[in-house]
Amino acid sequence: MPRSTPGRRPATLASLAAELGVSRTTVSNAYNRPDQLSPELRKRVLDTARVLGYPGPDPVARSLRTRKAGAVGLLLTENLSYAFRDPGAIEFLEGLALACEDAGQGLHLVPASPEREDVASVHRAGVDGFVVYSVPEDDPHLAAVLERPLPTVIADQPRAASVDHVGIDDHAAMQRLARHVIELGHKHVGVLCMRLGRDRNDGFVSLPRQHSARYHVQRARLAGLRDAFEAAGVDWNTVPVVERFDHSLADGARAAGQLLDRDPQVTAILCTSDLLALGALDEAGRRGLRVPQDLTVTGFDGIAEALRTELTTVRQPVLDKGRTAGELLLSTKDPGRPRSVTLDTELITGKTSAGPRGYEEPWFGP
Amino acid sequence: MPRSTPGRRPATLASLAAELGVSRTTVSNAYNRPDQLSPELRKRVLDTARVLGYPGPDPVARSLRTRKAGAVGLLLTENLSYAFRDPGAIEFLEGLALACEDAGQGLHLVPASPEREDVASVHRAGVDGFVVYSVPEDDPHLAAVLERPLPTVIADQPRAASVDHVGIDDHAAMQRLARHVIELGHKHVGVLCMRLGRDRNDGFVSLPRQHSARYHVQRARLAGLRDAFEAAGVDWNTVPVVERFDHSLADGARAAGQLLDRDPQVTAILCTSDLLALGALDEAGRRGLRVPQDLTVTGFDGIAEALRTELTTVRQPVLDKGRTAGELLLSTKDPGRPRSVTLDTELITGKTSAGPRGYEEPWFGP
DNA sequence: AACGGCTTCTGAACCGTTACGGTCTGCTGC
DNA sequence: GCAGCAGACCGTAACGGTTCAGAAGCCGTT
Repeated sequence: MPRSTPGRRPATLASLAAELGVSRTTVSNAYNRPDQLSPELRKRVLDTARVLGYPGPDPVARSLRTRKAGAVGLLLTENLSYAFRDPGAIEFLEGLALACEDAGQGLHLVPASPEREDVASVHRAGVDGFVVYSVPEDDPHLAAVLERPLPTVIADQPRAASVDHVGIDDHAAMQRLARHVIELGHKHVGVLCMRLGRDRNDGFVSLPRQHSARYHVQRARLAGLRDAFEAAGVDWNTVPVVERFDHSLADGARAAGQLLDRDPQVTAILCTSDLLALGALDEAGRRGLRVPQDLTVTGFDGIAEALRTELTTVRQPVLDKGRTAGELLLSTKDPGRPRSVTLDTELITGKTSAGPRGYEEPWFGP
Repeated sequence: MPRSTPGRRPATLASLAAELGVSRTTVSNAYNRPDQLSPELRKRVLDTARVLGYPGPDPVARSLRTRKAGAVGLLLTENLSYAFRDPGAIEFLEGLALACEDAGQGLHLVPASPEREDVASVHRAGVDGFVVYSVPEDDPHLAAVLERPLPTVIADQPRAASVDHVGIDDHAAMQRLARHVIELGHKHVGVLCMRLGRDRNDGFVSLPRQHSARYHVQRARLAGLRDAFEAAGVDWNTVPVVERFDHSLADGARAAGQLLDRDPQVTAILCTSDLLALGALDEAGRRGLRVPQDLTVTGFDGIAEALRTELTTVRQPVLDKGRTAGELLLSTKDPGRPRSVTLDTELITGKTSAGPRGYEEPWFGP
C-alpha cells in the first residue's frame, strides 16, 4: 500500500479532480455527500484516490472552511503529566471523555506548564471550545483561553461571572463536615489544605493568605471550616492551617507532621482533600497515633482509595462534573446568559472520625 | 473586555491590516516575528487588535499554511473514557504527556468507540502524527491512521513491519515468570488472560483461539507460558486458559472463579495482567484459599497497586513506554527505516508465590 | 554622485478544502 | 413539441493565514 506517491507532490483534492477531469466539488462530494453524485462516478473517484495515494480531504483545510475542529480543548492547572497522577483529575477526565465520545469530538489536552508561561499553546490549539479545570484566578493560560472567541466552560475554579461553570458548593459541604467533627466534640483542630496561590508556600498559612487565596475552591473550603468553628465558639485565629503546594500522599504526610510537631494536642485534622488526608493517616500511623481513637482525620472529594479506607469525607461527583462540563460546552448555542451547574455532595462518615478522648459516648461494657 | 465585537463580523488579520493601513504581512509579523518591524508599529498593531477584539492569528488557518497542527494524536483500543480506568493506560498517557509537554505539543485523544466503527474521527483529527496504543491488529481505526500520510508510532501492539514501535519482549518476560513458578514446583496451573480478539469470549480458550489471537501482546505472553511449561514437561493442552474481554478487578475475580470451579486442583494461577491477578486474589480470599500457601497467583505489568500488594509479577516501564513513544514520534525525520525500541522488564518475586503443598523446601523448625 | 547595506514594510502566491448558487442533460406529462 | 423538473455536476469565492522575494527609504562610504 503506497503511503505516499514517491517523487510527486502529495495528491490533493484538486489534483485528483484534475486527474479525473471532474471538478473539485465532485471529489469533495464523493467523500462528504455520496448522494450528490452517481455511484459509478463516486467509485471511480475513490478508486483513483487509492491509486494516487490521496488520503482523503485534509482535516485542517476542512476545519478552516467549515469552522469546526471536531475537538474540545482542555486546560488543566498543572503539567499535563501531573493530571494523570491526581485521582480527581483522572475521574474528571473520564467524565469529560465520556461526553466528548458521545458527541464524536476529540479531546485536545493543552500543554500548559506552569513554569514557562507559554501561552502560545493555547493560541495554537485548533479546537471548538475549551473546558478549564481548576486553575487559579490569575492563570495566564486561562486569560488566553478567554481571549479566544470560543465557548468555554470552567469546572471548579475560578468562578467567572461571564463564563459557564460547573462545580459544587464547597463552602456548604465543608461546613457540614466541620459540624460533624464539632458534634463529635472536637475543639482543638488543625487543617491541611492544598495550594492557595501560584507561589509555593509549604507551611503554615496566615489569615491574609487565606483570604487572598487565588484558588476559590480552597478559599471556600477554608471559609466553610471557619464559619462552622466560629459558630461553635472556636477562635479561627487559633486554628493552625498548613498548606502544601504539591498534591500527593507524601505531602499530606509531611504537612500532618508539621502540624503535629507544632500542635501535638490537636484531636482532629481536617484536610481539604482526600489525598492529603490519606497522607495524614500514614503520618499518624508512623507516630503511633490510633485513628480515630487518638486522632480524627477527615478528607474531601471521595476518591476511590478514600472510600476503600473508610475515610470520613465529602463525596463529590467528579465524573459527573467532567461529563457535565463537556455537555455544557457541546450544547453551547451562541450567546445566552452564562449557565452554572452546582452538583450535590454527600457527607460520608467513615471510620476515621470519632470523639476526642474523654468525649466518647458512654460505653456499657461488661 | 469585548469577547467579540458585536454587530460586525469577527476581525481577521486582513481586516486588522486594512484598519491600520498596513499589509497583512506586517500584522502577521507583529505576532510571529517581532524583530521584523519597528516596536512602535508593533505596539500600534497589538493595541488596535485589542480594540477590535482580534484574538490573534487563527490556529487552524495557520496550521493549514504551515502544515503543522502542534498536536499529537492518540489512538487507544477502547472507549476514551475506559483509558482513564486502566492503570496501565493512565501511566502510558502520563509518559506520553510528558514528552508532548517537553515539545510544547498538544495531545489529541481520538474518540474511537469500538461499537460504531466510525473511522471519521481519525480522518478529522488535525494532528502532526499518531501514537497508537495497544490495539488489535484488525482495528479499523488503526487502518485509518496508517492511511494518513503522517508519522506514526505503535506502542505495544500490533507490531507492524513498516511502523515505528515501542514495547517489551512479552514472550521472554512471561517465560521468565513461568520458570519462576516452575522452579517453585508447580505442575498444575491455570491461566487468566485478557481479550484475544475484538469479539467477546468470557470463558475458556481453545488452542486455535490462542494462536489466532488478534492481540499480539496476549498471544506472546501465552506463548511464553506455553514454551516454559512445555519445556518443563507440562502438556500445554491440559492447561486451562480463561479469557476476559473486560479488564477489571471484578473480571479477574470472576475468571478465577470460573477456573477454580472447573479445575479446583490448580496450585497456581498465572495472569497476563496485574488487574486480573488482583481480582484472582480477591476470589481466592473469598474461597478461603490462602495465598501463597494454598494458591500461587502472579500478574504482569507492575502497576502501583500490585507492587503495594507485593504481587509476584513482571514490572514493565509503562511510563517510559509512553514517553519513548512520544519522543520517537516527535523526532521522526521523514523516511528512514522504521525504528523499534524494546524496553527492559524486571521479574518481581512478591509474596503471592510459593511452592505448592508438599513441595516446600525443608523447614528445620523446633 | 554612485554604491552598498541595513531596516522596515509590501505584493502576491499559496495552503487544501467546502459553501453557495448556479448550469446542463434528459426525462415525464400533457 | 415543449414546459417543468429532477439529478448530476461545476465555477467561483471564500476560509484566514504565512512566506518569500523584493521595494522604499535612509545612512554612511568611497
